[in-house]
Amino acid sequence: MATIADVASAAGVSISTVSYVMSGKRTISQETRERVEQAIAELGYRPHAGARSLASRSTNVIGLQAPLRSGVDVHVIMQIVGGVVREARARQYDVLLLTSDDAKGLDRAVGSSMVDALLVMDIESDDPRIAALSAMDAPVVLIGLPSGAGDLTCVDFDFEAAGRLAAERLAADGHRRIALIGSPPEVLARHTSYAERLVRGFTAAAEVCGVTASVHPVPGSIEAVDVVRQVLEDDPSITGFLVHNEAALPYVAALLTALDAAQGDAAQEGDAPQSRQQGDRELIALAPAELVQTVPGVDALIDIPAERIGETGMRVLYELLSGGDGPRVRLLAPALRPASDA
Amino acid sequence: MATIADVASAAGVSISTVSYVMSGKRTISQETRERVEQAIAELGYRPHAGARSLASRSTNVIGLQAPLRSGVDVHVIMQIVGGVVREARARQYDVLLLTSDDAKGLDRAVGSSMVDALLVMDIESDDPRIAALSAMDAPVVLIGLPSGAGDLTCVDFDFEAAGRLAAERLAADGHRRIALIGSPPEVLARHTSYAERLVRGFTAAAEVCGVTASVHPVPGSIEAVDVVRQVLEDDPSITGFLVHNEAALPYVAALLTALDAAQGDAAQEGDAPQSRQQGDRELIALAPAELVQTVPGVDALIDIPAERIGETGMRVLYELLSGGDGPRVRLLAPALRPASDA
DNA sequence: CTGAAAGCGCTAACAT
DNA sequence: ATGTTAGCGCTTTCAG
Repeated sequence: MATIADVASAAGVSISTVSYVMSGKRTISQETRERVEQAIAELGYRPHAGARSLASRSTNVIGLQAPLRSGVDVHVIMQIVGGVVREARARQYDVLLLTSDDAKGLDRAVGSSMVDALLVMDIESDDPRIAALSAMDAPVVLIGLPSGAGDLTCVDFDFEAAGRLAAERLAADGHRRIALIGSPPEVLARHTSYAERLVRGFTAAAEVCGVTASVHPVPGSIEAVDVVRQVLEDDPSITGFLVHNEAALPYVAALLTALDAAQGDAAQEGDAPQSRQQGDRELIALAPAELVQTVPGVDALIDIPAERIGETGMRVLYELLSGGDGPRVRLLAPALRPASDA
Repeated sequence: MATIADVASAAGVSISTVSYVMSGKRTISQETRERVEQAIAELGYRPHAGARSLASRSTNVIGLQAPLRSGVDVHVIMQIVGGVVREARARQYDVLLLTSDDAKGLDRAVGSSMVDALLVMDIESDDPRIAALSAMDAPVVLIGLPSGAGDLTCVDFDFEAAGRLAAERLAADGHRRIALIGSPPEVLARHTSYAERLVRGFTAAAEVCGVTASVHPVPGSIEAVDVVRQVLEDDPSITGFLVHNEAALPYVAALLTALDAAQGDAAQEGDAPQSRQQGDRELIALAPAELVQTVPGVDALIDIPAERIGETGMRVLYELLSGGDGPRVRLLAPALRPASDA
């Protein structure tokens, strides 16, 4: 591999000139710059990342703690990661993938100067990593919103507002009892921040609107059907649904559609089956829009802009790296729209 | 941050002794070792990764090119990545996430000495990256099996054998016309290696067994149902199915179950509905086993051991890094089993 | 068994 | 506008 010294002698300049041509940190004559750039191109010169980080005390790498746990919505994770990586590359950063679920791995990456900063996903409401992260000797952005984040910067979708939005809509549409069909039990059991915020928004808004809300974690599989069926058996007056579980969504949607059809048949044979009837069940999905569009039986959706969450997280982290501060919490606002929208 | 010099003076030894204590590359007296180790612990010393890579000419980081493309089975990708990361950590390696789909990003990572080696996923049969990868100045392992891999090392699940296995089983079970319900059109269109190998194995074995095979790419969504319905309309004598499409699997399974039920009702009312009838349709799923277990209506499955693929890829790459060579192609053998197995 | 010292390839003062 | 040079923190000869 060619070194900066090779480039310098090929271009007939000193190594600092080469360095400054690359960094743009001082003015270089047009002519010199061209000679240097040509030498760089001809030699296929690439600065040695380790040497650079040693001298400059920065790596241009960020550490991304991504969950490979069970129960999480895998599409959402992948899209967030995609957003992070794209945005990072656009800003000349690379991404080191960290997956240990405690703070040890993060600490190691920072401590050994492998990364300049951290982006941490899969945050729990009362996350045990927070103390360590606050003490970390590098900028940190959480993708999520724990209850006691201290002064850590947080970026996320506003799940609480999404829960409110859904409950208000369902109430406005005349449903008196509404249900949140949510993340798998294990996700709620570990107090995952987004799941809890969603519940909070949903139940709070329901109370304000004077309707009765219940919350039902379901596994991300066909078994979700049994759970929902049981829920409806226990209380058939539940007619408004918010589903936040990408894997269970198709099953739940199909079940509700089937039940509606059966009741429609029984109650009013001969009616056009596609027309919404007073008292029909209503289903709002909370999931990435592309995903929802392939699921029949969904009435409305609140998009989870997963890629934008990742992008925003990286953008905010970049601001921190650049010495800016900005707001401590940045939440992307939800919007509700008909599922038929393309 | 503490440096090696701090540790050395705290322990009253030279820096080279500290270095040798850490690397174990020369014998150290018990007493000295303990003093050094204590100093390291007390200072919380972490070697600077950049300095280390500069001096040692190796980074202990591998680059992982993972696809964030559409159409790929997202669970499989995640699990492979998980396997890679776990295995890498077990061997003291970190993972840099590379996502550009050309060889540029890989070249940059190697050229700037950010990584010691590359693990490349999402391989196409005639992959345009292969020339660049062969010329790469670092060990490379492909997760996939292109047609002309040159002398690149490849690791993958044996999709061709899996296709054969499924076709043979379906033929043995008496089906005369069998269908492969496969990856989405865009995946086949870009000649993804695993998809093509699966087709090859499936159709070749069908021919050998004297049965008629057809191949049908389907989108990973409810739309898969329309495609399969159309296929069955065109040729109702197709009774054996292999499904390789994690997102479409539940829909296809449900459709086939429904059709079987309908025909069962018509043909032989009163029979126990769960007993397999001569001429019934049969469905084999090719997907991660945990995924299949939540899908009703699948008769048998061939597990895609995604995590093991990732582990194996990393293990083989490690062998290369350690100077070993080993076989150029390592394929994990498929096994077929009843879907009811837990 | 241990130290001293020469780099590894770069950045950023400090010179002109 | 450019060159000189002192590190950055480590590994690894070379010397005892």
